[in-house]
Amino acid sequence: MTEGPRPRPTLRDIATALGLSVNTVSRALGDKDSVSAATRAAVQAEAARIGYVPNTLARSLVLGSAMTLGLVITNPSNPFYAQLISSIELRVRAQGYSLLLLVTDESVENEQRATEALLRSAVDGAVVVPVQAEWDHWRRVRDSGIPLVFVNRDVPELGCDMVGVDYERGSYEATSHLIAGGARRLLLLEEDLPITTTADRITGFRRAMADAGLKVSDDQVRAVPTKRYDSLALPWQPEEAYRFAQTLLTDGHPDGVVTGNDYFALGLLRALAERDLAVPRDVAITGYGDHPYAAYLQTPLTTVRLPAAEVGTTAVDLLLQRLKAGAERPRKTLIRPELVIRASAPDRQAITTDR
Amino acid sequence: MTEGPRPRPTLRDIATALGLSVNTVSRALGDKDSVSAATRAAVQAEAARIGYVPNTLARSLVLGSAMTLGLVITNPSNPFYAQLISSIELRVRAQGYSLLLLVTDESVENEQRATEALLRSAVDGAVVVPVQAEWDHWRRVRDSGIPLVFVNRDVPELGCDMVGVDYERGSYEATSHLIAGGARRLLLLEEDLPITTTADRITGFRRAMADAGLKVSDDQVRAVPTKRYDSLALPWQPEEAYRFAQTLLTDGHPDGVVTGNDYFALGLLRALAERDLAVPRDVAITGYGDHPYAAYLQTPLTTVRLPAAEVGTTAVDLLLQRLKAGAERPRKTLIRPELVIRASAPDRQAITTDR
DNA sequence: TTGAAAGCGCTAACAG
DNA sequence: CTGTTAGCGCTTTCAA
Repeated sequence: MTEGPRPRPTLRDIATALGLSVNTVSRALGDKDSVSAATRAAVQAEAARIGYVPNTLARSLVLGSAMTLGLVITNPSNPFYAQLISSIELRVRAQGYSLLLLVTDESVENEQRATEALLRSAVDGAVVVPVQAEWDHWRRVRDSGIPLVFVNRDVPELGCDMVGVDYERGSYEATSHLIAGGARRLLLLEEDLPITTTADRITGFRRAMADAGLKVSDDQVRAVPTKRYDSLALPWQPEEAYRFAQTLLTDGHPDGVVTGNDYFALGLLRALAERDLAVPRDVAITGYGDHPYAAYLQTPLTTVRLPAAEVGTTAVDLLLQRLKAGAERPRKTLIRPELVIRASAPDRQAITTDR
Repeated sequence: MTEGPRPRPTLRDIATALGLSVNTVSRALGDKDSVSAATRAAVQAEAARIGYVPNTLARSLVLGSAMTLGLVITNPSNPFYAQLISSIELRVRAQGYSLLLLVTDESVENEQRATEALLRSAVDGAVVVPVQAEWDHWRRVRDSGIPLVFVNRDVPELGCDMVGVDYERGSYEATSHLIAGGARRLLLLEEDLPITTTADRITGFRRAMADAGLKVSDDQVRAVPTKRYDSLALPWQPEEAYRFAQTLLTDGHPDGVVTGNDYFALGLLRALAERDLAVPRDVAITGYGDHPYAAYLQTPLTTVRLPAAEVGTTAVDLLLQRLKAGAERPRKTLIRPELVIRASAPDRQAITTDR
C-alpha cells in the first residue's frame, strides 16, 4: 500500500467533498461568524479527516504578510548569541510568527546577501545583530517598509529601534572592582572588531580609571589579534589571548586585567599560570559574558553576566509593537549586565593567597 | 521629504513603465531566451532603477516550492548544536535556500507544533534533531511529501535519511583510553535524557569494559539528574554534575570517569578537587564534546571532539539530493568523532603526579 | 519576440 | 448564512 505523497489537500478538496463553496470553507475554518454551526462542524471534521493544513504561502500572498520575522546574527557559536537565538525563537513562535535565520559571520558581504533574502522573503520585520561596517543595505530594507530592531550593536544612522547591553557600565564595574581590590597597574584585553560593543567597554574602562585617578596609557588597552570571518569557528579563541598574553608578560606584569570576553580570560589564565603568577594574588582578572564554564574554573571567574534572554525578548516585543503601531520615534534600550564576583577577582576583604 | 514606505514594486510597475506586458518582464528578468536583448536591457535597467525585488511568496505559490528548508533543533546553547546551526545555515544559503528555524527544547509538544509550522510553511524539506520520545508527527510530515533528514539522533521507524556521530565509538575509545592508562574502577556519568546518543555512549562504555575483561555493575553507569525543558538554559549544567559527583565520592572513588559531556567533566573536576583527589593521578577523566574551554582548563580535558560542521553539511547535502532524486532507500551515515588526548587522561607513559 | 489568458490557494468584498 | 467575483504577484501554457 505504498502510495506516493499525494498533493496536499486544499480548501477546494474540502469544499467539493461537502458540496460547499471554497469561500464558506475558508470562513468556517477561520472561525469567523457568519457560518452555521452545522457547516462549521462538518468542515472542521472533513478538514481533520483529510489532514488539511492551510497553505501559508497563499494566505500570506493575499494578506500581504508572511507572518515571518528575520533574525540576522553574526555567530551562533558565541554563547551570548546562542541564548539570544533561543529566546528570540521562543518569543517569535509564541506570537505566531515564523523565524527566518541568517548567519553573517561578521562579513559585510554575507550581511548584504542577507538583506536581499529578507526583502525577497518579504518578512514582516527583522531582528538584527549588525556587522556595523556598512549599513546602506539596511537603509534599503528599512525604506522598503520592513521594521528593524538592532540588537547588541546599534546603527544610529538609521533611526531604528535598538536593544542592547550596557557594555560600558559592565566594563566600568569590572574595572572599578579590580581597582577596589587593590589593582593599580591595569590592562584591558579587548576584541579587535570594529564594533561598538568593544568601543563601549573601552570607554567604561577608561572612565573607571579616570574616576579612580589613574592614568591610562595607550598600551594599557590592547586588542587581541583574532581571526575573523572564520565561519563555523568560535567567535574568539582562548588560544589567541593566550599567545598574546605570553608576549605581554615578558617584562613585568599588570596586577589586574579586564578582558572583553571569557575566552580571553581563559587564555590569559594559562599564560599567567605558566609564568607562576597567581590569580588573584599577583593578578586579578575579570571576564565578560559569564559563559557556562566561568563558575567552574579552578579559579572561578569574576565576570560580567549578560542578560541575553531579556535582550532577545525585548527585541521581539519592540519589533511586534512597531509592526502594530507603525512609525514612532526610535526607542533605544540598554539592559544592565551584572558583575558576578568570584575568586579571580574577589571582594576586597576576601583577597588571600590561593596556594 | 519623508515619504511613507511605498508598496514594493511589482512586475507590473516595470511593465507599465515600459509599455510591456507583465509576462515579458517576467521572462526578461528570468533570463529566459525568447526576449530581445533590447527589451531585456530595458527591463533590467528599470528593475534596478526602482529597486525591484521579486516576491518569493508569489513565486513560490505558483512554482510549488518555497525554496525554504526547516531546521528543527533542540537547544542552540549546546555548543555542538550551535556549530551545527552555523554549518547548516551556510550550506543551505549557498544552495539558494532559506532556513526556517524551530527550537524544541527537548519538548515533544514544541516539536509537534514545529511540525505544524513546517507543514503550513510548506518547506521543501527539513533537517531535524528529533526529541525521540514520539514520532507520529514526523510520519505525518514525511507522508505529506516533505523529505526529512534526522541529525545526531535517528528515528529508524520512519526510514528517513540520517546523519549522526558514532557516539558509541567515541565512548568506546574514551573508555579504552582510561583503561589503557591504568584505570580499573571506572564510572560513566551520563545525561538522563531518553535519547539514543546517550544509549550509544553507554553501549560503547560497556563494550570497552567487556573487551578489557572488566565487569560493569549497574552503579557504574550513572545518570546525572538534569532539569529538562528549561528553555533558554544551557543543555546541561556543570552544577548538576558537581552535586551528583559529591554524593558519588562520599565512600571511595573511581579511578577513571567517562562523562557524557564536557559540562559534567567540569562539575566533576570541582567535586574531585574538593576531596583532594588529583586528576589524573587519583582519577583520570574524559569529557565529551571538546567545548571551547576544554583545552584551557587548569587540567586540560581529554575529550571526544564532535564533527559538527561535517554533520551539518552532510545533512543538508543529503536533503538536497533527496529533493532532486526522490525516493531511494534511506541512507544512514555515522561520522567518527575524535578522541583528543590531554592532561586529564594522558597517554599511558605520560601519567605523572601533577603537584 | 511578445501578449493574452489561466491558475497557484487563499481571503475580502459584495450579492443573494 | 452562503455563493460569486475578484485579486494578491508571479509563471506557464498557448496564440498572435
